[in-house]
Amino acid sequence: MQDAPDSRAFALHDHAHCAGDMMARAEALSRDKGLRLTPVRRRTLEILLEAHRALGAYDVLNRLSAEGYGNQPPVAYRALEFLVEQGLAHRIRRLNAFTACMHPGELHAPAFLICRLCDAVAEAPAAPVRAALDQAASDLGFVIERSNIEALGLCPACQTGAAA
Amino acid sequence: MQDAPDSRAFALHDHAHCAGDMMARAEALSRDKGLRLTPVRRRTLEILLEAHRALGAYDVLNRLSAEGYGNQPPVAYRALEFLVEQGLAHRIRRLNAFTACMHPGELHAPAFLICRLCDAVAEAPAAPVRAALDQAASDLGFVIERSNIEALGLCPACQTGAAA
DNA sequence: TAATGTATGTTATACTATAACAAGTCAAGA
DNA sequence: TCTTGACTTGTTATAGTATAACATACATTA
Repeated sequence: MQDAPDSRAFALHDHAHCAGDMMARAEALSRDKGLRLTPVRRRTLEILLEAHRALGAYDVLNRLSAEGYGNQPPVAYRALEFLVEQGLAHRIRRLNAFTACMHPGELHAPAFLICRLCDAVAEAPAAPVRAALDQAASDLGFVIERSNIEALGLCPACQTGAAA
Repeated sequence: MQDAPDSRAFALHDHAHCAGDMMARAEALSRDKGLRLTPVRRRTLEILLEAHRALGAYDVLNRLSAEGYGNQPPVAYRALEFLVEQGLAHRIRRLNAFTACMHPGELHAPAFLICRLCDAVAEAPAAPVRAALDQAASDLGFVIERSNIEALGLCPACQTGAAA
């Protein structure tokens, strides 16, 4: 994967700060829940935060192995799976990729907006979306446990002068 | 993939009838839009309708090749891609699978409810969900072109006596 | 320290998807 | 009718994504 513009909700921000903030929250959460935020897991989360965009499992693996961790797929997949289960990262199925969660701890009903031109991914507040989805499901007697809501389109920056 | 219970919205119905109905609609749509519903494409749609559940591309390929069509992946992927583009089928990313569309022609904002026990997939009416998603996106200046909304959980049948 | 559960690393393989090219089909215009 | 051009199918080959299974190491607590 090549580099792509930043996109926390498609807005510039103090990235180093937000990344540090997320790590702090991850540590707090691990302490509270008695989880083991081991070196590989911690580093994996850092990698996602540093990239600040969706990374494939093999992208993460390459970085991990370059730093002396294992170089086989399960190393990356297991760390990513852990992070996703703990709500510290998300899996973007449309991209076969993973991204750090920007709102850990908050009620988790993320919706992702993926720009088809610059590959930026934003995590949109999706409480109303999730509510509508729950309603549709309950009308059919279905109980939702997890959901993934992903939209493809154009981010603000790419709309101007974008070839349709 | 093994067999799984039926699930057009998790309710029993006259399957042969609904399948025939869908084929008729597909033919009408092809005529109207000047599309070529070729043998492979037609047969692929029939296979999805007959299975009446999500099928992987290779499941479809096996069936196609058993009937004398090509036996290489692109044969199935291309037919499926055509059907998805025309709104006659949907791709369920969570399952890496495809399913026939049960509401062709209608405004297309499908939400899928996937039972984690029996693998049944229902296409839920998602206009309100899509409306909420559009709102969330436009708040960020993002323009949605396509979306996939998928939920994992328990269908009515599997809720009774389901091991959590 | 021994026992137990968890995490990591490795090997091997399974599953999913697409690029690139060749050959056939079809329809419209010269 | 011929031919051109767009499209469809088929094939070879390969790229990309993901997990099973086992061995080793680490941590926690009895």
